[in-house]
Amino acid sequence: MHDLATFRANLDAIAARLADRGFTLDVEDFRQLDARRRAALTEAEQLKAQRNSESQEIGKLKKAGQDTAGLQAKVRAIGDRIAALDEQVKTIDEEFRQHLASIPNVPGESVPAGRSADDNVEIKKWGAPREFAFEPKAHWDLGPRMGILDFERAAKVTGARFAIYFGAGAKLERALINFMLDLHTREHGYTEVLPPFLVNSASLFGTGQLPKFADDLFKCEKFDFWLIPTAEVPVTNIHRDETLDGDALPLRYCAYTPCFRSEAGSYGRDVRGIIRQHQFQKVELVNFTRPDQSYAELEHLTESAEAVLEKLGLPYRRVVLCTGDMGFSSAKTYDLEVWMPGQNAYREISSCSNFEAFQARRAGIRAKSAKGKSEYAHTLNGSGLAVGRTWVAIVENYQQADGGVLLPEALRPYLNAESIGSDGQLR
RNA sequence: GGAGAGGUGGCCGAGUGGUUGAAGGCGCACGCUUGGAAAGCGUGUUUACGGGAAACUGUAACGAGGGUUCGAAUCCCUCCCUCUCCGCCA
Repeated sequence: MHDLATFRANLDAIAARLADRGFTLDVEDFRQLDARRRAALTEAEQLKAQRNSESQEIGKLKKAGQDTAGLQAKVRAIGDRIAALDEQVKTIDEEFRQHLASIPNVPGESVPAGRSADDNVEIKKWGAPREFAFEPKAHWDLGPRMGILDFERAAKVTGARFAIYFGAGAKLERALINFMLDLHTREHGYTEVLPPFLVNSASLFGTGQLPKFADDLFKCEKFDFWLIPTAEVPVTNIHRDETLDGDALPLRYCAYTPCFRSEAGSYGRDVRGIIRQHQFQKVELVNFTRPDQSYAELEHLTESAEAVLEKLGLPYRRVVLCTGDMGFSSAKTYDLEVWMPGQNAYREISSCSNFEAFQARRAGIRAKSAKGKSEYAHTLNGSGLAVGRTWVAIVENYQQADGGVLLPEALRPYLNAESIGSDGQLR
């Protein structure tokens, strides 16, 4: 959600920048709606001021024992006009609010202009893809063959785009979760949070998933509860409608949660393996900052996610998303892409975004320093990392000629083993 | 799920239809006082939106939404949340 005053003052500049991300803002329409809103509001407020003073007058006259019938009738008529005007203001306001809420965030200054993912800019590359002495396999072959991953039974139990992990497969997922949480809490200044996995509509509005993206979510039938598509939703909303102590910022939270996405509109994409599932596990990083801190914090956040890949010895690259490829609420986004030998490609494993005040305005998250005014906080989040895709990266990057998987040093203490054999056993 | 109690400003806590945006207290800020401090005294201390260069000013907000009324924190309805007891349960 945009700030109305800023929006009004910089309408043309904002419209130009939004055009960079493929969004057309009807400037004239906006101006007209704004003028209508102001006119109705002003008139209603003037009438209310009159009603207030005359009602008070009635009180005084009654105390003095005088007749007030005439005045009461007059004020009643004013009340009727106010009711009509209020209705008008409400309608315009709602139209205006919906209009504003459907406009995506304005890209930050350092974001390159572009139309699609092809225009994203690689800004860093770490590690070199391993040279295999044999033809590397994809995880959807390796996993089932080792007996640690099962798609067919998952389809029976639930349906397509679900998986069941067995034995060392399940343990590997759990080890990764613990490894990531430990790393972020011990070395990157994060506080671990275990939030609800179901949230209400207000929370989804706060982070920007509603009203536009309801189709991407799973909804409970009899309750205003939705399955979270990411821990970003419950964790960011922890501080909804709060004023944070500006001097105590940044606030850094990390959370492990399962994530549930309908993946509407992605039919036919990534149908093999566990790259794109209706349920996946993720460790999420969520930060709250003052406006002056958020871009430095985006670097820290992204580096925290990168540290996971580096400690696991997984080659990756960092790209900055161009204006046309960014998410609705984001002002700037870095994607981390890990090398997947089985697919011979870099695949997204983390997305780190600075939302500036876009979410904070929707969610009412403010910051106030001892010597400062109350202002909207900036919020950021990023995957640190998507656990399922990290699982895939390890299995594919560390696969051995015999069909087993060597474990990265950093993970061995968590599994108390050095490898997973081709028979699926930890050794 | 059943029964009951309750939700007021940064905090505690008054207030059951009229000059109450809200007494009183605490906290905080500034000033006076003091050799310095404490005490004391004084002043100030919410947010959003509109108008104004500013001083200032209008409207709204006492869990949320709706209703009654000339007028609602106060009366009525619906919902949400918290607490206590009972039931059930990982």
